[in-house]
Amino acid sequence: MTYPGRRSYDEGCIAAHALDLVGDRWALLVVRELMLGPRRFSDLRAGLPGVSANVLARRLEEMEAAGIVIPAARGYALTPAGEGLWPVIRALAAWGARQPGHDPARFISPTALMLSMRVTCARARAGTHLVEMRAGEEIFTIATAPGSYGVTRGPGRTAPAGLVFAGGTNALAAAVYGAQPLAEVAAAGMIAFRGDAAEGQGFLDLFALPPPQPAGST
Amino acid sequence: MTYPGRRSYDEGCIAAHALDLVGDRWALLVVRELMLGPRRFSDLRAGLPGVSANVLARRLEEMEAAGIVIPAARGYALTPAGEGLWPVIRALAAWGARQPGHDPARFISPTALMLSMRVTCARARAGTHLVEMRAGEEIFTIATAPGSYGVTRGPGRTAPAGLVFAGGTNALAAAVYGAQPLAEVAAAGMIAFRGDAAEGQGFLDLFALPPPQPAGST
DNA sequence: CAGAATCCCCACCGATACTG
DNA sequence: CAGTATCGGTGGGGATTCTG
Repeated sequence: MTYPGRRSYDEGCIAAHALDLVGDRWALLVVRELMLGPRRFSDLRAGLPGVSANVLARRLEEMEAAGIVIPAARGYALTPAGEGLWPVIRALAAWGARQPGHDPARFISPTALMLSMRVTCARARAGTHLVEMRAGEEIFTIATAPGSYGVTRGPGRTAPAGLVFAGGTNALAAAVYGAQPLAEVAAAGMIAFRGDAAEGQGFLDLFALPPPQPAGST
Repeated sequence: MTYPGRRSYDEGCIAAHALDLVGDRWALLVVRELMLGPRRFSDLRAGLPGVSANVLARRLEEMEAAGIVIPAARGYALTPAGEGLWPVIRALAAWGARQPGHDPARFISPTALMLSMRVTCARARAGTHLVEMRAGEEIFTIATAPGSYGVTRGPGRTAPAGLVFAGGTNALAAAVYGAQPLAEVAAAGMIAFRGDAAEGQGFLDLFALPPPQPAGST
């Protein structure tokens, strides 16, 4: 019921305090899954195939106590504090992309792909696109413009998307980050594409996973 | 010796990959301690009083295998990949500072204080200061200018510092982040101060821990 | 079907003692 | 000082079951 002996770093350091709240196994990945909107318990399990039900339930309970997650009509949602973890996840993703050992053949959740694209998009070069991405059963809408990038769960509410990509999440990830041209990927049936071919290729060209190397300071 | 069964999230997600590398307990706090330069095993233990010797040894071994840490002449140092974790730690600290439950009376390592100041400094308002901070046995030099902030371990190499603060790390943290004026803090003997009083106060005024609340998007 | 509760097992964590 | 050895405790992973 309650977890009195919750393990703490017992430091005054604010980073250690953050890790006291979201440093447990799976915690930040649960936040990742909630980042684009509320999810049911079973949605979370689908997006995190490695987590067991009891651990997930406990994480949700703990994060609810910490004010990070809140029960919502359709499952669980992030509180503003939980949404504030986006810079943490973004920094982890940006760093993780540069570390060797990453294997894109392993399971990628639809939400994880959408967030990785939000991290890696070269916004400065972006044209204006309205894109629908169908990753398995899940639908997302991406809107780009020079310098800006937005993604929401669900089909676009205002206008029909000019570009539509559909397929398994890993196949979509390969199309987005791989070197193979869209025409070939679509022709091979790996993913389905609808829209202007040149615009579709231009959209995909915005995304790249950097190879190993540099860092940032300050 | 080796850890064949190392637990992995087994996902293609780049954030999950990052957590596979630095998600273990203590890992990011070890990186924190190394962030301002190499440290010996015993230095790390002093900065992380909660970690036991075997766990610390194992983390160092694992992080060395992951290319994050490297044995150095004087202990352990970060590789470029390890230094690249600064944005992660910065984001955690910025978020953690806004979460309730933070207790600045608990142990704060000298390195942790220096990094928290680097995170919370209002650079835009910064004047030009050269500051020596003596936190317990450890000495750091901070150089600020409008829009910029730098901290290095050790006494300044070029010019003598105009401001010198000395005391226990927690007392320094209280002086930096508390509301009490420098004159009172120094008069009460909580910390020692040398330099121009008004400039010293102006320097301390650059730092503040935000109360709970907002978030960031993108 | 959603999700909570319970079981067992094991890897990891944490503390102490020990060694070169 | 810089770790290693050992051992008990705990939290995570998996499966099963119960309830609404």
